[in-house]
Amino acid sequence: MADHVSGKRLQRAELARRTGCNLETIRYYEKIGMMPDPPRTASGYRVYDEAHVSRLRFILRARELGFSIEHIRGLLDLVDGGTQTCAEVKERTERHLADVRAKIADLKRIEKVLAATAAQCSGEDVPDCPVLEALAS
Amino acid sequence: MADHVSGKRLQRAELARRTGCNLETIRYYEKIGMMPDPPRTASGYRVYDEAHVSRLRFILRARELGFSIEHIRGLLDLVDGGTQTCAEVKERTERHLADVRAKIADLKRIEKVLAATAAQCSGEDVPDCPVLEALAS
DNA sequence: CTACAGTCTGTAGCAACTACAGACTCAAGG
DNA sequence: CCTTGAGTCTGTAGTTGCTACAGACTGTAG
Repeated sequence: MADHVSGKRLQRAELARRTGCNLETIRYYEKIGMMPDPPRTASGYRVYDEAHVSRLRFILRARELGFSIEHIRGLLDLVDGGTQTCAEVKERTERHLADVRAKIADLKRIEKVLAATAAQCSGEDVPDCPVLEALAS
Repeated sequence: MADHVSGKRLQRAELARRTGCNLETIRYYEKIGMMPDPPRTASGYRVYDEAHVSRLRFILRARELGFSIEHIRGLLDLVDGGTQTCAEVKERTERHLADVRAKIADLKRIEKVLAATAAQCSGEDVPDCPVLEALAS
């Protein structure tokens, strides 16, 4: 019972496996200050615990939802400072949601043009092509 | 009538202005071989003509439609080689269209989660927030 | 005692630009 | 003729978010 305070100690590969995060990405998040510098063994190996697992999962989920590193840093700062309010978080989320919707709109516009142009193609073995004409016009 | 063959000679800034392309991007496209190395004046200034305008417009339109540089390079190779067929171009366009649709689907999934989560927020001045809970869960 | 797997560091690469710094050139005005 | 200002030249560094080495070290099992 040497570890009477907290649970399992994890190595980097184990943290990666448990979160699905790439091994090197963990070190990257540490370097840019998203993950705290973990304690080290005498020989310099990083030692993680459940708190690191949680924090990394938070980051990864936020990334999955398309939040930028800077936005996530902002959220983490709020949480770390204990100064977050639901109102503040909601506002940031809605701002991000607006960005996502704008990107969707952009892509839909692109989709429309691509679909319409490709639909005009004969699909035959001829050099003339409506797609190329649209690009060259 | 020194220029008996082709039309106006343009400097880089003029090419940028006529295409809406960033000045430095032109040099970048040249460096990566998307734009041909233009002739130079005795003092080394690049000299462009209408063919360059057309090619740059082609690249920019394709970029607007979300084609990657590599895909555009492929299209340009087809055109430059005179080996393009409508069938081939159509196929590439449809592959790209599928990518675009996949990205839209991704973003819509994200949008859904964000909207649903934000909708649960009280928006009040309290520290508990459904968004943070969703990220930490 | 020797493999072999895991870890450490720093650094370079990816896409697709964008933005300098510092030197040069060119045309117009005085 | 000289200066001034705008335009151009080059190479290089920064951006975002990772990912992938190389080369050295450590830890463990047989």
